[in-house]
Amino acid sequence: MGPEAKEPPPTGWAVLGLLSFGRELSGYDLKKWADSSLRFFYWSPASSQIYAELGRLERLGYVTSRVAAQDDLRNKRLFRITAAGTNAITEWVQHSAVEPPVLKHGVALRAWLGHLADPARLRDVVVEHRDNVVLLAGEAAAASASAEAIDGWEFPALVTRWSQRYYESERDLADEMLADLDRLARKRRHRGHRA
Amino acid sequence: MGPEAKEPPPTGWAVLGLLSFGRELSGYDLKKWADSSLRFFYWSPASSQIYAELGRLERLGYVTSRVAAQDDLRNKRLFRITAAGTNAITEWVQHSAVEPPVLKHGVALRAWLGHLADPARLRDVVVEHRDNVVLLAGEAAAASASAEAIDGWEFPALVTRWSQRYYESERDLADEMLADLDRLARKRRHRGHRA
DNA sequence: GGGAGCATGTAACGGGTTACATGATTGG
DNA sequence: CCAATCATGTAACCCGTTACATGCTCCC
Repeated sequence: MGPEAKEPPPTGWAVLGLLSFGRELSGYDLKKWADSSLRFFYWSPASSQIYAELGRLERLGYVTSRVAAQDDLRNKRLFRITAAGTNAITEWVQHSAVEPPVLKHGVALRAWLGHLADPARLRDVVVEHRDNVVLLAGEAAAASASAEAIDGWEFPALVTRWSQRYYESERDLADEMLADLDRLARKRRHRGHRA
Repeated sequence: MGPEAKEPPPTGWAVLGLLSFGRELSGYDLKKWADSSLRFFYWSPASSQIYAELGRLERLGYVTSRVAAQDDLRNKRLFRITAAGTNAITEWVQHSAVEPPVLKHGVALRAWLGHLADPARLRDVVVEHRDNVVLLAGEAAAASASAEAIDGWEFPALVTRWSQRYYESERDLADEMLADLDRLARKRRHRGHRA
């Protein structure tokens, strides 16, 4: 009723997007699902924020909720997207301005400041990063395998495939950075830098 | 004097990092430099925040400032890193926990929700993204060319090279996504989805 | 004269996080 | 019995953004 009719922030759309597959889900379910899919390409919001976004979406009329009693007496609140919600997110997907991807790459930042670091230590940082992205590539591969098995999930499967490739190329980029770093260290040693 | 001795946030380190090359710079200079280098791999903070971080860094004793009168009577405040600041950021580069890179990829999110979109429109979104990253790759290439020309800037040059490769592989990933999208659209058309 | 760039901030807001509170159920 | 998981939130905090204020100079 108040003037609280404003567009959700990106995270709100992401949450509504999870519901746009038609299933009735709890905040807890949404958090888990975000952790296992969104996080590859769009980070996973804290659960407290998922609940906050659900509240906002409900005020906007984009979702409805009902409290469901389970077998075990525990209660959960289940959310379902409304027709208005489907319209809104369809509009968003197709016509909202596409923000440029946000990248905050702490490893690149550290390498940029490589003049401050011991070469071996800097190398370790990059190697650690490489290990991480290899792990992520594997997880994305597993996620796309399970998505491919489900009918109607072609797009999630497509994007997890994309994610897998993304992390594989992050791995290759890390390898090239390591090679560059080594080259640079050799050159500096010969020239007698940092005596 | 109060208990306001806390570690800066990532952006603070980034700003201090810009100063770690030893030059004496104004907030305005820092903003411009961030726009032309940091933004490729670590986004560029708003100028208001740069000033805020400079204030914090000064309170921490990591930078000092002096007001410099210029030829034209205009004043500017110039900042210089201190020995304590150099120590602190060196420590940060080498020993702080490396946060996983943050990726918020709006295009991937929209593709993930492809079931909501008109295939042609979704394709346009990806193509627009592809154009953007091609542009960025070019800008990164230019930036690394100028960094390579400066002695002592080997690490920035290395990272802008990395950035260039990064955006080139984003381009390739976009192409593969387009191919996947087309394949999917063909399959759906044959099967008569979305009547 | 006027707009663009230089230069430095302040104020208000909001998005998002961490930490915490609560309580029930399941399984070792 | 105790830890883990399920499940839902509140409170405090802070990072970062946008919008705005101010004023100067350079150049068309």
